[in-house]
Amino acid sequence: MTEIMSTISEAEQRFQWIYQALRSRIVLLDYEPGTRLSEEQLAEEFKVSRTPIRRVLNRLEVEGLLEIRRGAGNFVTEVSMPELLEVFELRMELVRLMDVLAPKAATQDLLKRLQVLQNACLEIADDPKPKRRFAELNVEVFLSFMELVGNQALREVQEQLFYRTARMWPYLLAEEQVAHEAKLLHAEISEAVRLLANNHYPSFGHLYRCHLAMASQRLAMMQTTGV
Amino acid sequence: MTEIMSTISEAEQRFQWIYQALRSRIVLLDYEPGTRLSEEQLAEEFKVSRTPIRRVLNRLEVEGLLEIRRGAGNFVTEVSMPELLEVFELRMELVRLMDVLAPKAATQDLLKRLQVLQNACLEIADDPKPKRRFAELNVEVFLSFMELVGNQALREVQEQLFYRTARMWPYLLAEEQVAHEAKLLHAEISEAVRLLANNHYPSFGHLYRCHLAMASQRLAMMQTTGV
DNA sequence: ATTAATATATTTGTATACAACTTAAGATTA
DNA sequence: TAATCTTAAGTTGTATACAAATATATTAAT
Repeated sequence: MTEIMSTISEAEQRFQWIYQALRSRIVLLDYEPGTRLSEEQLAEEFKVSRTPIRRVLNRLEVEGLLEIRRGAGNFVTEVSMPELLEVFELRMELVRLMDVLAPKAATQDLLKRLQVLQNACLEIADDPKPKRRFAELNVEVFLSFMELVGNQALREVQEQLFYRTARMWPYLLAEEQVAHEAKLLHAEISEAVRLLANNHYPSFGHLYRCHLAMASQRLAMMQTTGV
Repeated sequence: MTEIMSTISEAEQRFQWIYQALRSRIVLLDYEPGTRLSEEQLAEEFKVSRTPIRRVLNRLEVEGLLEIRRGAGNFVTEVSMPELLEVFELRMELVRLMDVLAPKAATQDLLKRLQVLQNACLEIADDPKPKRRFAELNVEVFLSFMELVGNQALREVQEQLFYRTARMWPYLLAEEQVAHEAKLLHAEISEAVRLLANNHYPSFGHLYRCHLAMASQRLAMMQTTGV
């Protein structure tokens, strides 16, 4: 018995693997809204039967990323602007709580990883798919920031809401805007790292809140201009 | 085709039926923490196969009410005091947002139903299981108040967190305290109805926040006194 | 040609047999 | 007696055949 006793069962690992793969594809718009996900095809791709696939699809439905229609198919949900704004509003308020509820200090490791992400922002333009790459980095930056949330419940809620709005970037962003957004993200990470290194937590919360607020404004603008 | 075209499929209805039944049993402590839920037994009780049962159990696991251990069984989770306090802290902050994010005015129908619940508080003592009855009313009161939340995302989050803490009442409350708690709940509903009837929303949010704060304090006390 | 009805094909939901894993009791050995 | 290994029973996870619902293509009637 020289094996390492993994606390996570093989079945759970397989679930997480498929789940995160599909969620990522939806969030990064590899599957565009309206796309039909065939259980049989997915089962073939992941070399499993329909049963574990269906478990994943059900979870994605609960999280609002998928609509399961019996006899018809499993469809990636559309990006609804009113819903997006609503969730954004809530997320902005929740960020405030990061300062209040059990904030954690940033580890050296986290700061390092943020700097890696920061540098990656400068290379977005060189990527074959800049928009997708930007969205990908946006996810990683978010998840890094979430490590600072000590209240586990708040963390789970924020993550769930994040994935519900994460599609807006690749969905609404025009290719020519990506470079500009990349610069903004770079600047934000830079500022965040500076504040976190000095344990200036309240300011960090404020910073992230501004980030969301600006995004929300742009969302609203795009709505009125009818994008 | 005289049938009413139901927007909810039969399968979805069956799911909701089983899901709500099991959740209720866990939350009202009909299933005490640690209880093993046999898929086969449940399948027999609800006259379905294991497949739809397993879908429900998976959902309950995501919501933190069930722990699924392969080869061993599905166990109702223990009530963890640190987790309870953490979730409570978050709920207290979220209540604040009710005033901010799209509050809805109370309908006459809602006020009537609250008054019915209010009166029901006076008859808790006559119930064969007062503690269980109190917990049941507590759920209904909460769900009524949630109708005032216009932001759908906030509502979903609050409901999910509520069910994660709802067990504390039947779990921690001693039988002799039920009468006292019933009185408090009665008074709170009374006050809430008064405020809502006058469209005094901010005060209502404050009221509910006090309710949670007191509950949280009592939780902390029970912890220190080692109940 | 258009429309409605019908039949066929496709897809998700359910039931069920079997595989993989866990637990606990019993046998075995020191 | 105590500890350890083995075995068997019981449970959840997976694969698969079939049922139910939906969408599509075909056909017939107007």
